[in-house]
Amino acid sequence: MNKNLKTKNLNNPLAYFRPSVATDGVVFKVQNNELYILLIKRGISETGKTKEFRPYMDYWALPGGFIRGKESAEEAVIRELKEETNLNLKINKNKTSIYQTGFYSTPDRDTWSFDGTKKGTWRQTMSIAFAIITQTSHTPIASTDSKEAKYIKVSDVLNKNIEKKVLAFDHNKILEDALDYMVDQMALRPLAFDFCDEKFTIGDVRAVYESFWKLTHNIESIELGNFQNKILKQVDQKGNRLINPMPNKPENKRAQEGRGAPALLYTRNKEADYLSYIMLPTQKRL
Amino acid sequence: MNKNLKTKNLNNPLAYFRPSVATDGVVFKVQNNELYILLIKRGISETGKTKEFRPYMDYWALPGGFIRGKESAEEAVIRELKEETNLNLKINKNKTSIYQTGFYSTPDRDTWSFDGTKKGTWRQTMSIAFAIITQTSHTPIASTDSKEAKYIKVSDVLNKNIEKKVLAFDHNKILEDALDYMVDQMALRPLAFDFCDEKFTIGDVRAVYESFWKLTHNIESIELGNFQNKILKQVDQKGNRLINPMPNKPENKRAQEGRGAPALLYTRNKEADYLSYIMLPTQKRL
DNA sequence: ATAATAGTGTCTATCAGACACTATCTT
DNA sequence: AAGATAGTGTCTGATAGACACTATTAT
Repeated sequence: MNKNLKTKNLNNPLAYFRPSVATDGVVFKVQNNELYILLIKRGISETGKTKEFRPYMDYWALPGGFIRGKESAEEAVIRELKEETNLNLKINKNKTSIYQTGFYSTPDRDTWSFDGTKKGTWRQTMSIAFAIITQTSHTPIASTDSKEAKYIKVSDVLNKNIEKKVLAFDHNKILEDALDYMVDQMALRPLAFDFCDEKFTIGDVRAVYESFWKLTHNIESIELGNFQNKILKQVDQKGNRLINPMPNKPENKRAQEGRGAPALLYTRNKEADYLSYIMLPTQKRL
Repeated sequence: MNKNLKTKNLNNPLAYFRPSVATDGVVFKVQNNELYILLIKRGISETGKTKEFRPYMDYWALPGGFIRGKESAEEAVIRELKEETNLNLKINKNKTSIYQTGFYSTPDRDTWSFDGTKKGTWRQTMSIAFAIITQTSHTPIASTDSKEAKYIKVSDVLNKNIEKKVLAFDHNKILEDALDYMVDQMALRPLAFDFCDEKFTIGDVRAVYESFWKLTHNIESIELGNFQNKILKQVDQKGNRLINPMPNKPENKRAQEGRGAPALLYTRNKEADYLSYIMLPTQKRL
């Protein structure tokens, strides 16, 4: 056993290796059939001293920050998202769609750990990443130490069609892992509905699946008829429908900004925690 | 932003909150159609001083330990498993089946954090849990600070049919989360084969699914014929079979310890990273 | 009317579950 | 021979994908 971990030393905080543990929020949103991610542009710190070492200046990065004492990782990332981007997430876990997607701890992942230009003690930063689903069209407000905060198309990030091409640190990898997690979970559980408002159309749900599958599989679009049939067939453990149509009245319909028939609004049966029919990208028939 | 996180303080390790970060290994093994988990019984520390505060004495616990400096969480858990239970896992990531299943960080989860009887500074311990699949029948050897290390039936753990009834700390929750993770992943990816040796029978694979589904769904057994048909149909991206039969010769068959016909051995196509046919528990027909 | 999307229904290939039947080996 | 498991095949109901067709609304 590690000599440094003897019980008698446990009260000496310097006798043990203690990393800095940060949270990273992969905040997703679907708008106009496109998947967006909330990013901040890294700028100078709040002190304004430009001589300070601050890696990845002007790079886009995932919002997040260090966990404080007597705080959980979930609480930390929610707090940081409020501070950095003005995103208000309910702390109530039942309402907030927040999922752990990866823990990153290789010693070389944080520039601070190995950058030779700075003086001082060596540091190792680990990160726990969360995928977070937002429904409301929240307008991000950048904090003092980030120049900008906004939703950017995930396709632009993956195609390196952003300033500096790549994200800061290992955030590209974190994003990819979060995407994989979401696609897996959306196949098995009613996660896609978390992207939608209280009242939603089947087209809203279809847009969610389509925006993910366009990125991770070679899907151009989902056939409307089959998708509707499948979603309407979904039931929960007790055999109750997963989504329920509102009364077929004009006020319960929503028109698209373009044209076409307005779609009927549905509400969700929130008791269901799995899908009775798996949702995977369409397999073309031979 | 948190005042304590000002850049100018970054070189002072005490100016920031730094938790202890531990790893927990949820090491699974399937034997005789039963799922087992590797546990250690908590005993006195290596110093032998019984007056030291050591919570959950005589409780069964997940093996694992603190991450050291310049070490990743994956490296740490593999090292600790070697130290605590004599389990040899290849560091080579491509060969070792190791999957992150949860990060646990609520401030009250570690008894050390709030136990009033001990003096000294307050501490917060976070844990990153890994599900680890073992194939070889390894004989655990307990280290000095654990009284015992052995594989225990998961069903016994879930049914509180173990000494002290529950596991130490929040390890019951960690086990449950790891089980859920495994069932999800085994539905979508060829994870079950990692439990098997290089050469295996279809019955071996069936035993893996059966041992999990018995615990998480109300499955008594999997119908043999349908399972074989489905596994044999599986193909990879290029259309190559997922498993390949060895030449039908007596030396390529393996008899069960009981009786019945010896089963043909198969080898696995290791290129496949997903299943062409989803593996979910059988739905009884109405 | 036209265009565009919503929504329903039908046809068919494929898949899943039930189960019969044969093969092979142990006792 | 009896018993047990391996392995294959067949039948049938359910599901998935292709697609036709109607409905509804904006322009």
